[in-house]
Amino acid sequence: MNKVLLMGRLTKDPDLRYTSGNNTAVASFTLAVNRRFAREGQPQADFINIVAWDRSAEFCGKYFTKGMQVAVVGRIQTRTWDDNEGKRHYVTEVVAEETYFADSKRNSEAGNSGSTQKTYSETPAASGDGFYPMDEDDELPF
Amino acid sequence: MNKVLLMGRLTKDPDLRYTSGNNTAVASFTLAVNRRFAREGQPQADFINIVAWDRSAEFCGKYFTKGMQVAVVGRIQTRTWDDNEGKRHYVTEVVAEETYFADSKRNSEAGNSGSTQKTYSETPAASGDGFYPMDEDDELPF
Amino acid sequence: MNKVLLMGRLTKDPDLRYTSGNNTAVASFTLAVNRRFAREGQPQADFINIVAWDRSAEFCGKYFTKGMQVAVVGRIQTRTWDDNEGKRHYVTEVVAEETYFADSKRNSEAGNSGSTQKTYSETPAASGDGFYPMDEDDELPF
Amino acid sequence: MNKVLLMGRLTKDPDLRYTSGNNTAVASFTLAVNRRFAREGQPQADFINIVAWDRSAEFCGKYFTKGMQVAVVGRIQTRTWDDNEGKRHYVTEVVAEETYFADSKRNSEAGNSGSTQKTYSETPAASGDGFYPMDEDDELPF
DNA sequence: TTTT
DNA sequence: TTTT
Repeated sequence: MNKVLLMGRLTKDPDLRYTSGNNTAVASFTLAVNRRFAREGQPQADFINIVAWDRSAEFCGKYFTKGMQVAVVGRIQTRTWDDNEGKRHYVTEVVAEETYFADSKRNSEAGNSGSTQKTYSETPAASGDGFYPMDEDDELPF
Repeated sequence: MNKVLLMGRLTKDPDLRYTSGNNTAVASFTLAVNRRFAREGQPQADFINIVAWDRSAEFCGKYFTKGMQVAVVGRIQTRTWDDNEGKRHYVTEVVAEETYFADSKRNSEAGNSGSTQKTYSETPAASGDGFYPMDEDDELPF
Repeated sequence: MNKVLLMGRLTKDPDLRYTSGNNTAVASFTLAVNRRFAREGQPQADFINIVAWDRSAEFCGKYFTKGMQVAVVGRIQTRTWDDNEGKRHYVTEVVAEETYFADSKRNSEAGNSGSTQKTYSETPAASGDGFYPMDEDDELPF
Repeated sequence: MNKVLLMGRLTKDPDLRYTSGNNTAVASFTLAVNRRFAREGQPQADFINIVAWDRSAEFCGKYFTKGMQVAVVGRIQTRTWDDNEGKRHYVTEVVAEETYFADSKRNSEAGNSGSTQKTYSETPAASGDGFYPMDEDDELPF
């Protein structure tokens, strides 16, 4: 089992290319996923590389743009590649299986990238220990 | 392991109550989660009951409203209750562990409910069999 | 988005049937998913109904047995049905998209159901607030 | 939202250390997660680095061993570090939030690493397009 | 009892 | 109606 669920914003427009062999579409982009608990002086987000294939790639290339908030369901993939000097590099990325818009702004004033609105929430964590109701004699209100 | 990830719209404003014993906040609401592949003449969405507790409950009660698109991370819970006639009822619901806004409209012209925009996407499924690149001799473009 | 990840034990052998129209295979079973934080005098598990279709249904019908620990990736589905008295019933269940064995015992001494081993863990929760390292001056050991 | 669910086998015993500042426990290990659809001549698994903290780290250090099948719930984290030559390195790893045993073999004849059993399944994918029942006139068998 |  |  290998499942990933992300919601974040594109750091750039996606990069859409085609494999040299089968001419299969491949889109790549990176998502800035804001951290739920970010500390002072620490990074506020994780920057996660996404790869989409085929029809999904073409969809992303067509509709996803920098700054847009999207959700991705996929899986983690690791691979290696060797550079010119023969040095091996290790890559960890997410292969998209499903993609969703999670931001309605794309429908309205497209292109306004000057916004400073924060649409990603900092809702409180589910507090406590998961023991609900708290007591044996406590009562659910419904 | 018991993990649920949902993105959908509130069918109503949340219902915020307090347990009779410990006076713990409990919010409940149902999410309409549009189906990825919906058929003609079939339901377009699943209607999933969510329960949030404590600070998370108060947050939902305060900020979540009917029609808003949100994301929920949680777990499935089953429980039973007996009605007046002594008949047992089985309930399956999602206990929220984390909640997120997934709709920026709340930041802009709140209250405009006349919109017909569709913000929930029907992106193509990750097509094919997951064999990428398609061929041994095929080449990644990056 | 609608994603569910479960690991638990079959409460019975799966029930394998076929639709009357298309003769499509449908397997149903319920998973007992032990709770991470179970309290005294409270249920120790959630009992979650799973439905699998087609080849996946036939697989489950063939290999899954009572007591076996499995993992399921799927989605939550809600539906209604009306009984003889015309009373409407609401059902919440999980439609399996992927299934995995998570218990090797099936390979060894099959049929020994007298075991009292506990293979489902109670690992400590990720403690704290997610602030790691704890301090600005603290150092990662690698 | 940032959620990861994995099931796989430890490639080695975990590495347990302590931060130099706060003396917080940190365990790291890598999971070999078999691919659902692996091709001839292609890697059969993804090798995903996991980091656990605190009590969770100590638990992993104590009970997790090479070859053991476990499940991890966590989040993807990206970070950078600079080597001696001042070259920046980018790391993508999974921070464990919950960990589970998914292999009962640890309870029986520990140490027998000669086994060739395959406990990770290749169940068929949920076939088709998710349109179930197939037809409007088709009937559920229950 | 259902959202856009 | 529930598993280990």
